[in-house]
Order: sequence, then structure tokens, then C-alpha cells
Amino acid sequence: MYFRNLIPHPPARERLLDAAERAVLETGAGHLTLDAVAKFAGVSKGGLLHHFPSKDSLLEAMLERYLTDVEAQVAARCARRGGTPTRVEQFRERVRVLLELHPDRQAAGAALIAAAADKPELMAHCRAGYRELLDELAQLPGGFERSALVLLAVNGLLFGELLQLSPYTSEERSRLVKALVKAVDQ
Amino acid sequence: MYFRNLIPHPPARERLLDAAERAVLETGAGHLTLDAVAKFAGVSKGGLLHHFPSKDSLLEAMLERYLTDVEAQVAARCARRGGTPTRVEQFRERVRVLLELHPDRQAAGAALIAAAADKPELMAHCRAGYRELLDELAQLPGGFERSALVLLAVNGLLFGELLQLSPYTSEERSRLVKALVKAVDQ
DNA sequence: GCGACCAGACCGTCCGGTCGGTACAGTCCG
DNA sequence: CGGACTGTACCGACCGGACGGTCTGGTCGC
Repeated sequence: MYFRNLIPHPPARERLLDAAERAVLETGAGHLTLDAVAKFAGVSKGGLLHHFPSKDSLLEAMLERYLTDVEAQVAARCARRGGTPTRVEQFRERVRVLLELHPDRQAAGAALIAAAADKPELMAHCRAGYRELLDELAQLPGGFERSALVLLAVNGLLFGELLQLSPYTSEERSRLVKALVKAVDQ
Repeated sequence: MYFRNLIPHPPARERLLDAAERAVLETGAGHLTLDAVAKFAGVSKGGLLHHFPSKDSLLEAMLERYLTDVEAQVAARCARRGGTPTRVEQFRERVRVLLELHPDRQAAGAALIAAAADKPELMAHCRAGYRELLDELAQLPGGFERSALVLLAVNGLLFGELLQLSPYTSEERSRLVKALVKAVDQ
């Protein structure tokens, strides 16, 4: 990974963001503190604040990384299948990506609840992205409702996990995931 | 409502709980403070703490009220239809009740995110109730998956609102609600 | 005048953010 | 080459405000 030396601040920021996600999952979204993040990252608070001048900017970066991550994964999966993807294919891949947040990438979703709890204004950005997606989906065969309902269920699953409301066994969860994937494939 | 005088502390607690919900919606789940609740309730912090000896107990009461409220409404709707309700009917009414959280009773759901943000342990209680519901649902015609998926979508809608992630117009929202009601009616 | 209900000053802790300082890698200049 | 200077990454003590909770006292109905 020697090439990392060539880019401005490559791994430190990422490590801090990882730590922040861990802190959210460990201490709860409402108790995310800079000290905790710094500790998880093995760095002092000063060090943390050197990269993110405020807690807000940290939250913003978490959200930003989450969103671009999802986009990148969707794009990657589409590219792997070759050709220019149709909207339907894109949507299918997106649903798969979102469902893969369980369980290993659950950490990523932590950005969402952390932002919602600490700085609700930040959610406006996500909401706008969501809106765009819906507008695209409206032009799909099956129309707005079918896609929107699938998305709702996906969100329900994700948020249920994040809010610790999900009572599913892992077997049940994978059955639900399978059902959702099937639903989106028609 | 004169009968209220007969029960221990009747309206004060309710007013305080209402204020707490308002505070959550106004200031964000992560910034729910006793001072804010007291202010919204038009009462001093001492007055608030007289009824709820700690913030935890306040959160607990919020959650408690939310849960019993939902149960009561489901029971009431079932009773209105007469006869002993089947499990299917109960489930249908429950979905309707949950969907009616928009927009006027959205406040009630505030208890959920407030608890999730401040005292995630409290969610265990809800999770257990959810689990029971799922176990009942598993015995329904159509089985576990159909009901669970509907519930997921309902939750997705509710949590989307609460986390301010919902980009739907009210027209779209009511279309989605209608679609969900239709889905649960088969 | 007694107890339920409430007011609000006060305390201790926690937490976000500041600030002065250290270490170290270049870079520039003689 | 070598010393001065600059910029970057980081440390950690510290401050000020916010917030949960305590305490003392007051008010009002019975």
C-alpha cells in the first residue's frame, strides 16, 4: 500500500471514520463523543480534531462516506455485469447493496442514526438523494408504488437493526432478504 | 373527564409525556433535555422530576405509553367490529393503527427514537413484543414472510418519517399507505 | 398543618472545542 | 553540508457551557 503516501491524508481519516462507526454501535447513537471516537481510533482528541475540526464535520464526513460508498458499490456491481445498466438493473443492484449491510457492514449505517440523532439537518442531503431515486423509479415498469414499497421494506429492515428493534433470527433475516431480492427481480 | 380526579396523578404525567414527545420532534432525539421538556410542559425542572425521578424513567414511561397506546387502539378497533377478532383481523387493525401515525400521531413514535438514542437497553422490551407478534403471525395463512414483509414496510415508513429521511409528498404517502393496507387485506 | 405538587438555585460531571506545545519531514539558503 | 524556517500531524491540559440530578423551600387543597 505504499502508494498511499502519495495522496494527501489517506488512511488516518478512514481510520477515524471507522472508529466513529464503531463508537456509535458501541455507545449508542445518542452518546457519540469525540473522546470515545479518539479512543477507538487510538488517537488523542486533539489528533481527531485535527482531521475533523468539529463534531459536525465528523458526522458530515461519516454520512458522506456512507452515501458515496453505496453509490460506488452499486456502480461496481453494475460494471461487473457489463454493458450500460438499465434503470431496473441499477435498482436491483442497489437493493442488494443495501441488504448487504447485514451484518458485517451494519457499521456503515451507523452514520445514518448518528446524524439523525445529533444533527438532523444533515438528513436533508440524504432525503434529496432518496427523492431523486424515487423519481427515477417512477418511470419504471411497475411504477412508483412497487419500487417504493420494496425500498420501504429494505429501510425497515435496516433501521430495525440500527435501532435494535429487530427480533429476527439470522435464519429469518436471510429468508426476508431472499424474499426482498426476489420481489425486486419480479 | 371528572373521573380523572380519582386516579393517582392523572393529567400531569400525560402533559409531561406529551411535552417530551414535542421536545423530541423539535430538538432532535439526541438532544432531548429535561429542561426542554419542562419548558414545553410549562413547568419547572423540579416539577418534572417530581413525576419522573430520572430521565430514564421518563423515557421508559414514554415507551410504555406508546406501546400500551397501540395495543389499546388495536383492541378498540377490533371491539368496534364486534365478535372475537381472529388473528388475521387483529393484524390488519394493527397495521392500520401503525400507519395512522402519520402525520398527527407521529409524535407518539418519537418515544421510539428517543429511547433508541438515549437508552438502547429499553428497546429490548419492544423487541420482545415484536418477537411475540411475529410468532403469532407465523401461524397465519400466507405464513411468516408475507406478514413480516408488510411489517417491515410499515416500519420503514414510520422510521423514515422519524429520522427525517422521508422525501414523500403527502399524496405519495397516502398512496403507499393505501397499498400497504391493500396488501395486508390480501 | 399536613402532604402532594411544584419552583428554582445549586452542584458535579461530561463533553465539545481551544490552545500551547512537541515531533518530524521537507525546503530553502548560505 | 548544515542550520533556519515552514508545514503537517498529533498531543493533552484546560475552559466554559450544558445537562442530569439534589435540595431547600414555598403554595395550595383538604
